[in-house]
Amino acid sequence: MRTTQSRMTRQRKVILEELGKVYTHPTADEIYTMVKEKLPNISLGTVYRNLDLLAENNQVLKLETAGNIRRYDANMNPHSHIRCVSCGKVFDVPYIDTSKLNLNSECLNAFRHINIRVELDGVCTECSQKKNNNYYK
Amino acid sequence: MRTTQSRMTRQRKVILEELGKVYTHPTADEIYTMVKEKLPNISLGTVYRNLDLLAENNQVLKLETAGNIRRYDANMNPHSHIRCVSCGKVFDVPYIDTSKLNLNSECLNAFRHINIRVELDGVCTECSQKKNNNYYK
DNA sequence: CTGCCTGCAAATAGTTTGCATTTGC
DNA sequence: GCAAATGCAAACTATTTGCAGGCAG
Repeated sequence: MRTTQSRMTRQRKVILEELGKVYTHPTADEIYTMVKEKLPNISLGTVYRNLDLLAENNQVLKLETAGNIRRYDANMNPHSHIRCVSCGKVFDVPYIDTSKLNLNSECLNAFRHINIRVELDGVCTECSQKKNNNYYK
Repeated sequence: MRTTQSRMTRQRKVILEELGKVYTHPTADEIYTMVKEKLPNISLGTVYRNLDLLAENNQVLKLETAGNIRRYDANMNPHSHIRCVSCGKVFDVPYIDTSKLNLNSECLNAFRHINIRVELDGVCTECSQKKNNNYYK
């Protein structure tokens, strides 16, 4: 974990603020575009570095869900996500309680710091309304 | 979905065979290395193309779990996975029944073709034995 | 023979990093 | 003042794609 001190720079502050305003779970690039309105000189590298730091500090959530693009979420209240397999967008859903899952198995005993997440995906309204897609069967 | 016919080429056959032999959920690049022993001229692009086709055909599983590297699995029996956050390796665990999860919510009603997965991660034995890592608290 | 598939190499996408300079505390 | 952070650009990693020739059915 981090031992050194971290500074609240202008860039970091704006990134946090902007991320806090939206419910869209933006990608680093989308955050870059948002923040650029306030700080036109900010660089994409800085956005990535800050998002990583903020995630380490538990001030934002790094959503490394299935699919390639990493997304971020400033909502730190317990909740779950569902991802559209067609457009890749991520939406909030109420927290899913995993305590009833039966996870007893030898393989798991070998692991430490186990973290359980329920991953949901499907096709969102918008995408399932688009004609000529592959999701009508 | 695919409508055209697919051919059982030498490359495709060997990829399937080699993937079927291991329980390590290899990455495309690892599969490429394995297959290269049998077909020295095969290219990485071909490996990717075939893995995609095989996944579409439900002959292999594309594991797009958290983390960046995509992994593949030729075991099509229902089972779950746990991923080591330190080394990135993926291990099999017995199938986790998700039918007891309470998923009723309005947000979910908007989705079609919903797919539920339980994602597990933690630190594997090997990694937690390594000194000087960040996982001892 | 036909058109799916291959090898090759270049392109792309997302993310990380090295470095000189700037800035928060 | 000094370490931490920045902007810039180049590097890197994983994956995809265009194309000319090859091969399965």
